Amino acid sequence: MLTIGQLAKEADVHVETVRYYERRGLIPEPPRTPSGYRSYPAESVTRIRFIKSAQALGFSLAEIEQLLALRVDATNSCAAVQRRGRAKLASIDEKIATLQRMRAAVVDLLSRCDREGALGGECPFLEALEGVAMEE
Amino acid sequence: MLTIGQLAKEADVHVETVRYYERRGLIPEPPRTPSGYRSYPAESVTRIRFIKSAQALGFSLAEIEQLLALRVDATNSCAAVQRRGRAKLASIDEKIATLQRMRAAVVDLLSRCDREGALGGECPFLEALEGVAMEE
DNA sequence: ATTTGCCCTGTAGCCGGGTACGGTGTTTAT
DNA sequence: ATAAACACCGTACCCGGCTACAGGGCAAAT
Repeated sequence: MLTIGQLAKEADVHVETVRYYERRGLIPEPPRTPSGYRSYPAESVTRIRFIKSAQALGFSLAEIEQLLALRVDATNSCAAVQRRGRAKLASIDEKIATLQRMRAAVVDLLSRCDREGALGGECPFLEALEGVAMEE
Repeated sequence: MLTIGQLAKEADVHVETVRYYERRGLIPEPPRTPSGYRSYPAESVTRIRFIKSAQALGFSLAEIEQLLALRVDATNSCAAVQRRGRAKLASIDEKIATLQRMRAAVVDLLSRCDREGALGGECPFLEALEGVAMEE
C-alpha cells in the first residue's frame, strides 16, 4: 500500500492532482488508515499513468472517465459496453490515422529539406500538410 | 480570397478564434481591404484545420507553433529544421504507439466481454490497460 | 521530545485556450 | 436608402485542469 505522496511520485503527478482526480471520480476513494491517511493499492499507479497518457493524446478527463467506465456491472450491460467501446475504438483509430498522415508529412518535409535545402530551396511545411487534418 | 467569417465557417471555428490565432502568431497577419477587413487566401483553411487536428491529438498551441515553424529560411538552417523535425517525429511516433496499445486493450476488452460477459463475467478495464501508459 | 516532513480539509488563484460583449464602421439585400 | 448582416478593436469573462495556500494533525528521524 502507498501513501498519497508515494503514489504521486510513482505516477509523476502532484499530490493535489491525485486528490483532484478523486474528487472528479477518476480514481476511487481509497481506504484510510486509522488516522485518516489515504492508503492506495499499487494498481493506482497504473491508473494515473493511464489518465496522463490519454490526456497527452487529446482525451479530456470527461472522455477518460467514460473509457474507465467501460466495464460490465449492475448499471452497464455487456451490450452497452460493446457499443460504447466501439465508439471509443473509432475515435482512437481516427487519431492514429491523423497522426500517421502528420508523420508522413514530416518525413516528406525532412527528406525534401535534405535534397532541396542543400540547393537553397524553401521546405514549406503547409504544402506537406495538405490533407493532414482529421475528418469531422 | 475569404473574409474572416467565411474562413471561420470553412474551418469550423469561431471568428474570435481566428483573431486569437493571429494574435498568437499561429497564422500570419492577412492583407486588408481598403476599409480594413482581413482578406484570407484559401490555404488559411488548411492551416486552421491542421491546428485543430493537432490540438485534438494533444499538441499545445506552443508545440503547434513549432511544428508550423519547421521551414528553412533566414533564421532556420536546414540542419536545424532536420533536428527539430526529428524530435517532432519522435513525439508523433510515441503517440501512435500508445494509441495502438490503447486500441489493443479496448479490442481485447470487447472480445472478452463477448465471451465472458455472456457468462456473467466482469470485464474489468484496468486489467486490459496494463502497460498502456506512454513512456516518459 | 522536538524538529522535520508528510498528511488532512478547505478555499482561492492560475494558465491555456478560447468566448462574449460593447460600441462603431462597412457591405449587401430589399 | 435603410435595415440586416458582417467586420473592426478592446477588454473582460469563462471553463478545464490543475496548483497554491492556510491552518491544523500525525510520523519518522535525531
